Amino acid sequence: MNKNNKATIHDIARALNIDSSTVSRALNDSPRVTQKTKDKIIAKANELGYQRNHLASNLRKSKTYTLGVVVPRISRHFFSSAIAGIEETAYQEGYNVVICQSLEALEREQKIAETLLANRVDGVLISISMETSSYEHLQALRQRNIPIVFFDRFCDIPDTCNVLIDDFQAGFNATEHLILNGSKNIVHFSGTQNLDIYRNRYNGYKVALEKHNIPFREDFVLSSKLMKEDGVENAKKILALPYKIDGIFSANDVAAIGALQYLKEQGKRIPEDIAIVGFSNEPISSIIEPPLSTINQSGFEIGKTATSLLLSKVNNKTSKSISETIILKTNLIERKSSVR
Amino acid sequence: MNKNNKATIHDIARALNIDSSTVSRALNDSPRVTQKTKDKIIAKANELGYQRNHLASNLRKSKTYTLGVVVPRISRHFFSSAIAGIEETAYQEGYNVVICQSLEALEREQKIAETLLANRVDGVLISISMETSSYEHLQALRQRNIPIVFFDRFCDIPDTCNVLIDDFQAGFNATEHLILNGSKNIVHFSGTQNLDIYRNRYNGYKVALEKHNIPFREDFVLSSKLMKEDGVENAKKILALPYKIDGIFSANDVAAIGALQYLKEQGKRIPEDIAIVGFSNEPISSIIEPPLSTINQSGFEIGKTATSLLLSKVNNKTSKSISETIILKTNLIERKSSVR
DNA sequence: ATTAAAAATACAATCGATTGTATTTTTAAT
DNA sequence: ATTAAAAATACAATCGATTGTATTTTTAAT
Repeated sequence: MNKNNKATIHDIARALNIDSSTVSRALNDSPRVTQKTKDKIIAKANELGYQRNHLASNLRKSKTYTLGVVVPRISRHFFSSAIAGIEETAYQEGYNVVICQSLEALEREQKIAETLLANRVDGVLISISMETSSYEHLQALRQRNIPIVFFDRFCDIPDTCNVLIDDFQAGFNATEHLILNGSKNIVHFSGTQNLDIYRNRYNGYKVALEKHNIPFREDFVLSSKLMKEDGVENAKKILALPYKIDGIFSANDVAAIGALQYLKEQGKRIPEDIAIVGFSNEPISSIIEPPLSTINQSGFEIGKTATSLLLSKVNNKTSKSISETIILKTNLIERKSSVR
Repeated sequence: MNKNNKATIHDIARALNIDSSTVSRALNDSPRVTQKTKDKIIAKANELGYQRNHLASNLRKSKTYTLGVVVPRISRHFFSSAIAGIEETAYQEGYNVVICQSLEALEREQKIAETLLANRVDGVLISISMETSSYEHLQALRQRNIPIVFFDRFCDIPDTCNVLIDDFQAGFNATEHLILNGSKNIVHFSGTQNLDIYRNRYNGYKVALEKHNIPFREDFVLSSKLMKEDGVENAKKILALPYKIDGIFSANDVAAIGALQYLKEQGKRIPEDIAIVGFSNEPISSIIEPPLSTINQSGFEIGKTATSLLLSKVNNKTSKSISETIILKTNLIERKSSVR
């Protein structure tokens, strides 16, 4: 045994008067070692409390068995759920996960990409920041042949994969739901327009209006970073509009809740005067009063799916360069904020 | 260069007709290499895009530069904030972090401990599960000389550290606040009694009553797992009590909110009829109506403090065996749910 | 200019596991 | 019993960096 009291394959080999290469093969269940010898080796390994040294093994195989995960903010419920899904899938396959948060800042995201490169991760799962409009840092990863899977937020880089939800359909469903519940003047809270998710939700909104012959109005779309304060600001703008707004489709729950609370303070009844639908099914959405209708997107599922896809790329060098996009279904959760 | 197109110290050595040991020393800024040579080597390293292979380096140094983090549930806001603090501090010192969730189950926690052992983490940060009442799996880590820092949830194992908040004081403050706002019949929602945090909050509650000459009643303490449904159940029990309850101190926000919503449904006015104080300052607590008074505990700060402490143990083999407990301050956030 | 001391650099082993090739042992056919 | 083929095991190099020791070069003192 070495100084750290940890057994190595050489300790096992010595104890059995056998070569360490045979021990290695036995422990990896190679067909080149007879069962009798394997049994002997495994017994001795257990006796000595042997545990494979992954550093040595990975060095030899020049794999780190580590995946990099980049999210805008770990404390956002959707992302922590996604991380839970990512970890579960990764651990099952013997991979570790390094988690980083960009805090929605491009500069931080670029630094993180460098760090992941230096750490030689075997693959990267990323939900790009709202600021991300240049892609060199991501292309640098691809140049080193590190597979990338984008999740939730679409990114169009050659030879990478995307795992998304059907934002267009979700936006359509949310808006149509408002229409079917009697709303006519429906505003839309949108996010920063360089993210596809927001453009798609926006388009869903537009098409739902069209389908029901409701004229689309540019000034009914309010873009912001969708923070709570943005929701309050948007609500103020709504009340100042020369139309009687009776419905809101917000591209996230946080802004929807900001608006909901402000409108209640101003004496508006929800949903009677104004019906509201959010997006994401954050935990708060079920607790707010009235409970907020919203689009449910399972972060856990998205995380699991994205990780499976990434691991298939990591393990299959052949298909590494094939782009793929998986679109997961969402469902509308109807709560009191929109049902009349 | 090797097949992966990644430069090694040997590539640099060859290019400069110099020994790789000198290259290694230069890149580690050893005083044994002259500045002139260092400059040359660093220039060539940049030219070749050299990045140290941590696997090789760590193998040689027999350190993994990885910390294990175990939390009950990653999606709980307090824990995801703590993780953010842990990661920030760890990354600054060049450590990676492996995150695991016990889901409040002892069995899962035991498996995780094994995995961390197999991964040879350099240290462990853990907030034990509610079920954790046996400690062999944690002692096994100590036997391998892996330092452990417990955070948030106290655990009494020799040669380990704790980073906690002053739950007793917080419980005292919350209760006294209710008393000062006119509550006389105050119930306490407590958690599972094998966790010190809940015992301490309970004791703070008791002592605050004593100080203000309010008799303590055993049947005013309701223990549960503090889920939302537990809060609802507790609220039902309160209404069935032969006393007019006018205050609730809940050991967490989730149960407090369950009760708050149920009591409102039953026509109780908050805070006029019943004042409520929660614990943890979860994001929902400020959004619920009325906003919930609560004890603010910064997960981010706790995570940072715990990690600094752990890294000092990891780097100082000498003091590794000294126990230490750091207690962080909390503050009461007074919101509408309790202020009359 | 010579020489001892100090500084800089090279040599070689090592961390622990893996893997292609060589050698030994076993099996099976005559 | 001999021998060729097949199976099992041993040998030796390797992944890339680190580090104690040996050697060479430089510096400074006479």
